[in-house]
Amino acid sequence: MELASKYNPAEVESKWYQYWLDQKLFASKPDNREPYTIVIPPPNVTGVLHMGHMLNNTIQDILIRRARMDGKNALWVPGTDHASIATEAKVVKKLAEQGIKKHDLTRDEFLTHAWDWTREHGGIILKQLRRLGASCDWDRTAFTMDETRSKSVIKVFVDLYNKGYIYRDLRMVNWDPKALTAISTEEVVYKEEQSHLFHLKYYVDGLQNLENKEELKAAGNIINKDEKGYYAVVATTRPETIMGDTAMCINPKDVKNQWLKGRKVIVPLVGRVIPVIEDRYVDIEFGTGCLKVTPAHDTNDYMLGKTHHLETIDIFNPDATISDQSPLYVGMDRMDCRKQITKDLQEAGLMQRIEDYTNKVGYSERNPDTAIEPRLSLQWFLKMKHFAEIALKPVMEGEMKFYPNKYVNTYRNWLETIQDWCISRQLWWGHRIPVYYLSNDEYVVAETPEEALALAKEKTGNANLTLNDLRQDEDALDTWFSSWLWPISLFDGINNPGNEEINYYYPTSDLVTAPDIIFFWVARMIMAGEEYMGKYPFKNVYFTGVVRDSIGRKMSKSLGNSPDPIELIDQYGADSVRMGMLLSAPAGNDILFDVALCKQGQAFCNKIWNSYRLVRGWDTADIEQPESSRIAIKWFEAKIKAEAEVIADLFTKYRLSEALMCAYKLFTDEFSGWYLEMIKPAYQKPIDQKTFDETLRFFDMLLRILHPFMPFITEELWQNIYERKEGESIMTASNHIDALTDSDSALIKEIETVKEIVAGVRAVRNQKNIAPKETLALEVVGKAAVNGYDSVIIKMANLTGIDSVEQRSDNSASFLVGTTEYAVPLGALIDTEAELAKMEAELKYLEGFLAGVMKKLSNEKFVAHAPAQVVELERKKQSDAETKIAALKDSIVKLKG
RNA sequence: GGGCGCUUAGCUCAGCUGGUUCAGAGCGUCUGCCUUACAAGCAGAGGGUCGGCGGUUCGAAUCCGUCAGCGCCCACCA
Repeated sequence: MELASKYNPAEVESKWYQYWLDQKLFASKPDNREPYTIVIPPPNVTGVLHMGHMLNNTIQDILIRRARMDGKNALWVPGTDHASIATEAKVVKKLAEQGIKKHDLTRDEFLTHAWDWTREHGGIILKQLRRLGASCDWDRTAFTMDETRSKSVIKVFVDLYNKGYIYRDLRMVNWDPKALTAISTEEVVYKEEQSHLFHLKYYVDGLQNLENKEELKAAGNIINKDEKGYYAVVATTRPETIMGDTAMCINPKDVKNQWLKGRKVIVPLVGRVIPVIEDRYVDIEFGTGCLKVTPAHDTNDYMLGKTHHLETIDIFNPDATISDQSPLYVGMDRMDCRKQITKDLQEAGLMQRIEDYTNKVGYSERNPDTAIEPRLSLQWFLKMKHFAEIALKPVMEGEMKFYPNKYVNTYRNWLETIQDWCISRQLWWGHRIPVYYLSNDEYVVAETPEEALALAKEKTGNANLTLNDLRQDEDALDTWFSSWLWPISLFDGINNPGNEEINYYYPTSDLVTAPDIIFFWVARMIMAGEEYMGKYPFKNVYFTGVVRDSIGRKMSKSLGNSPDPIELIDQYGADSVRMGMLLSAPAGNDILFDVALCKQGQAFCNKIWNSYRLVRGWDTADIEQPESSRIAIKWFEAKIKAEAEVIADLFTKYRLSEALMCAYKLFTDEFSGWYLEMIKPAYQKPIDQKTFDETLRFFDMLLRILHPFMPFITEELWQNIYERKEGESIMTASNHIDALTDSDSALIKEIETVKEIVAGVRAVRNQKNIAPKETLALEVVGKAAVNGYDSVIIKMANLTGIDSVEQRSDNSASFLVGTTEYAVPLGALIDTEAELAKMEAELKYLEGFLAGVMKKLSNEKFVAHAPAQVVELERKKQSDAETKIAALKDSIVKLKG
């Protein structure tokens, strides 16, 4: 193969991805090997790849490829989520553009549109993942609403109902007035807002003259009166809800409002007369201590309403326009109504004042522009107490590990304060709730209509019932009620418990996900896992950070700071983008993504490519192996073992970013910078066969280390190194590397000293402006810092030779390696002044250093308390420093002549 | 209001249960090189009183306290 002078990713990537698919290298079936399983966090079926997915899936692919090369039976299962509310919203929007309203359609008609939409837009994201190199077993691609998954969901619902964990209740829920559905507490996102606190006048009904007025005032009551009469002031952020007021509430211990006890007040504008009730819930310090109570539109007010048996007036329609229950503003949107009522109250003299106020308003997670409205409605709930208990244990006892560990706290905290899960949604796109009503209050729960009918007959004793007598619940289930089964349902473990696949692949190995779905998804999967498998669903959970731009802002469409991953791949190549993602991604921290890192990735690809071109360009000949090459090979073999161990260790800690950096340095610095230069034959000279073969072998090893991070370029070159058989791939090559031995470590250490000597000579060249091709001599004064590597030093530093001397030559530039002085004779080139200055600076530093060491050693407490080896070390520092100082002084004297 | 986390070089971060000349890495910066694999490169250099203060200790970037700044999560003060 002719190698181009630059790496061309586009061609290489499509070629090898197709090859991997053709050879079915991503496929996995249960066998005797140890399994390694990842289930993908299913992206929304109609979603498009963004940088968050990119990061997440890059990490998963690295882990899965690494495991595969470790000899495990690696399986990465892909799939998508039906994303009930999000997808339904998209379909509704699309229909609206065509002039079709959702509620003009039947449920079946709507679902036909939704399925069409899903087929048309669905799975784009999975295609995009292929560009990234994702090694998913695509034949297993699943969908949270496909047959197997749907059956699982329904089965679980029925089971949990029968176990008594699912119930139906009329409750205050979080209502999304745009999607027209209830959502769970977890789906509410609170945002701080600049708003107003409106102080409204509630006149006291029928009070003309207040008896004992002076007495009441003396007792601390704050009594408001104007020409229209006596009034109380209520502070509210939501004046538009006054039409729903059915009481005013004060704290019984509130001195300043005692005068209101037992009286009635008039709701401003509305004119309704409502009682003043007393409850300790009211905060005396807030506002005036008077709270308006609107049981239909506030969670706390609802509780007050229940306790005090208040009337509940629901003034909102489901879409948050004013309902005909309200005497005023019927049909108006709640936000418009707030503006209008503010104006009207002011004009009527019923607004005492308006204060600027910052409060938190809940928004729907899926419709971020829509403030949620507390709304009383009949919904299905899952009791969480039992699930919280079973899910806490495996995490707290460390059976499952979180990376980073800090999320354990977050997790525990949520479980300890958990509320029941509202699982019904007033949506059509989703799993329809398998509840069949005979009447409004009478129902049966079953997996199929036929079973429901049988149950109904049994329940009523009426054998003549038909399917027409049953009416299935209109609601669908929360999306997460299907995703929480994902690690089980993917292997059909709900419908078909104990099957071969579930037994083999469950529990899965690692879950890689963003921390924002720890409650929605991670915690609930653990609950389902414990409930249905008796075991947690994954051994480790790796939480990625949030992807931000290079100056720390969240990536968003409106800021336009979110690059399109596919465009990045087109521009830089998948391997480069993967590297760019990973270099910026230490586990758990937010990722400040910068395209500059993709450029670094690109440069690295080029480095690998050109290193290979260099080696491939050499001709071999039957010549003797140089001593320096023999040493280089021994050294690099040791080095690669050492770094492979470090990388393996980093993988076990999920420090992938550091593992990549380690591999990067191994290739760039050690292999390209040192090893290849050590063995490089002279220009247009051949290389000996043995060195050549070993070098190819090293290349093979390096590519295997790099492959999980950079799958494409490594496959391309790996295929080129040797003749490979059809079907062979670096993907399935073993990444085994022998363990490091003591003699390896010793050798590595010695070569580090060699490098120091070479660097010393290079520094002299730099200072004196001597070209690399000009040969120099080197003197070692006394005992050498390292023995046996002269051939390497001579080659790397381009020396004529190394002389052992008692005294260095006049006019030489010197440097220290350890305690040994090295000198480069320079003749006329020497600048005595500069040389002296350098040495004196060094001397000054050493003397300071020695003083510090001596101070320690003369401290009796240190010598008495510190461990022997620490003291010993200080003694060595002392003697080394003394040796160096003596040598330096000698040289200085000599130089001064 | 509670909880958690962070603060180390210009930027992004590593420094595990205190002790290897421990103050590091990558990128950026500066200097010199178009050296025949790669200028997307090579060689070299500079750069930080480890957020402030106090304590424990023979010894603190590391442990404790406190203050300041930043971030995240949870919580019904209208």
